[in-house]
Amino acid sequence: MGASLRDVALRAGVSVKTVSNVVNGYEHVTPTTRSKVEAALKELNYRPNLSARNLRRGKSGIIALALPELDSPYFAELARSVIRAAEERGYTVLIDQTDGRLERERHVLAGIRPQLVDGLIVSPLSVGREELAARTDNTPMVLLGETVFEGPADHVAIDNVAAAGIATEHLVALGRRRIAAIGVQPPDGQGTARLRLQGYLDALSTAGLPVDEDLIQQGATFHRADGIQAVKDLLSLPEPPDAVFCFNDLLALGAIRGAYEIGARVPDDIAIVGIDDIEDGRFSTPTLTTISPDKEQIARLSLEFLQSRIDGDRDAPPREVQADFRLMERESTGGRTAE
Amino acid sequence: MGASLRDVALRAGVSVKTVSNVVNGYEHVTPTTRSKVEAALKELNYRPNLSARNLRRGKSGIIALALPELDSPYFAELARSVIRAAEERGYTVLIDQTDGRLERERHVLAGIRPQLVDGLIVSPLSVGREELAARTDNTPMVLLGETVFEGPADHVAIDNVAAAGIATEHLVALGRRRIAAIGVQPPDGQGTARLRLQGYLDALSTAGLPVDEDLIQQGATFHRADGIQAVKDLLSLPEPPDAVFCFNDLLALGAIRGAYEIGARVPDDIAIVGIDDIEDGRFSTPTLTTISPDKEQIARLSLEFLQSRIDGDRDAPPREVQADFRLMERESTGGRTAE
DNA sequence: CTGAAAGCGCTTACAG
DNA sequence: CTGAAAGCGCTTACAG
Repeated sequence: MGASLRDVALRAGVSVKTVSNVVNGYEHVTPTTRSKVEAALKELNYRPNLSARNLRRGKSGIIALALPELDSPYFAELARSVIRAAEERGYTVLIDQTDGRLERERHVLAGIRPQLVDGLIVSPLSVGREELAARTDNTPMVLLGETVFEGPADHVAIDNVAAAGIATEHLVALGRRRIAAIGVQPPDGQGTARLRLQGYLDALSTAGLPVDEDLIQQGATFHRADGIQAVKDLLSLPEPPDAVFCFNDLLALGAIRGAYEIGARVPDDIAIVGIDDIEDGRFSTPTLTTISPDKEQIARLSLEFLQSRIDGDRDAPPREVQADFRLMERESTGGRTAE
Repeated sequence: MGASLRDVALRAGVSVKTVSNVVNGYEHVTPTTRSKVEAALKELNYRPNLSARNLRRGKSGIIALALPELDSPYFAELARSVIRAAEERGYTVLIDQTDGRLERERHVLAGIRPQLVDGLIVSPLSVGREELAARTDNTPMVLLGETVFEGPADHVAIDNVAAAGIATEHLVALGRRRIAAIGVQPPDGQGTARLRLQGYLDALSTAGLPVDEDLIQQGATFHRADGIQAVKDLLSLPEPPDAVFCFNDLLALGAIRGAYEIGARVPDDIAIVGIDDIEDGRFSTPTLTTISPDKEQIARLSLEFLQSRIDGDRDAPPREVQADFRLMERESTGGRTAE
């Protein structure tokens, strides 16, 4: 076992309180005492016991980040930013991978590790508004993503309807007229898909383009393989699309691959745009036009909100904030090669 | 504040010990007592205080995973596996991103969060063998990667010399004769790069091929942008290579992109192989031939080792284990399209 | 089967 | 400036 404050105190011939003062950088300690203590600290290789400190202080300096999967590039990049932002405030981050599964998300909300984490950042996929509101654990929480709005907690997300609208408008502006959507889900599916579909439909309507049901068939997930399949289906239609708006970058990268496999040229035969701005899309062939959400801002705001709740502001009404995003024009819609 | 065991005991009219027994699923509690306690637990919405429990038990159920960066696909995929493997054993995982920077790695080794984590899995890049050996914190640790061998701790990695050899041999077997390497670093650089270079040189030697210094110029990092630049430099040589072994998949994906940008065909003009088997390479155009390390096995072994140390086996000599890997033939060396 | 009590290692009023 | 002591919430021998 390691040495405790008490061991150090005994060794240095002072009280535990004095050692604690030195360890915690308390100002008013005489140089003599301080150096005695420091010597003892070093000799015994003292390490504070954080569980004891946390118990006493009533907080841990740990926050949990619950997201569907760490190996999906968008979430990996977001996690990076969250961890960095947390670090700047002295927090460390525990990761929970939910796979977007209801039971796992419930588990997170029910409070795994009660009183061990000071706060929780959750990106839910399956769990609904009601359940979120009914949660009994009262660890401060920030919600990410599009499942729940005006919810029972602070919420940070981009305006997905607007983002999808801008992506679609970009295709319209290029002169494309048969614009498909990949990533549509059943009406009871993910909120993200619903909002992005909305933005797509709005943009078509604004442009005076008809909605062709053949061009908005439903898909299963947001992964590459589905993008491949979907684009192949679309391109084998009697009247194939000349552009496709993919609800995320993985689908779009799959679509690029699918088009290649059946010999369609991107963007000549079909222009492709995604959402997320994951790194892969900056190096794919062709490079991917996409909507880039400001992930660092999302991370920063999440931590700011969490911190304010942790610091006591628990009863303020939930905040609803939209993060910035912008269109990145690249080769998949005719933009030029990255420099 | 939440209710404590004491509050619950008072409410249920029993002792703290009895409540603790119920909470911890202790067998021998009379049904009457149990239900009284359970009612009180529910009424007060009791949550155990994990800091207190950890303090008392002397362990936390938390392990830390320290790696260079979470948004590099290989590490993201590895992190996913580690988190899953940890979960199966009841551990949760804290992430430290070191960026491969010496000071950050030192900080990790010095024991951030002493006695809060039961164990540490570290993938070092900068820190050397001596420092690792001289560490004073005695939290059980497992080393990943190629920086340190026969080290002061259990170590899990693939046989990089062999892996690089097989990748290179594959190119030789295709009939390529001018095989370049991308990812080479200065002699004092990363261990990974050194070992992969070794495997490459061994394979050339076995095949009776000469080593051409022009084909093994040094690069800076293991990221896509460097792959682009390197392949362009190589292809503008008076005698360009007909194949290139990249020390990781990001470099290889960059190389694919770079070849495309200057109009070289892959694999016709230049065959490309990487190491890591990140998901992008299964969907890139062309898809990427690579060496696939068994990440789940690496994660599983890491946890197994860590667990045995945590469980008390601290003085056993450090274990050195090699994880499996295999060659995945894909389009970038002429393999067929993914089904 | 259940209770009273000690103690994990720390921080923090309270004295002096 | 420093000490003695209480207490954070839990688990665990020790009794009975």
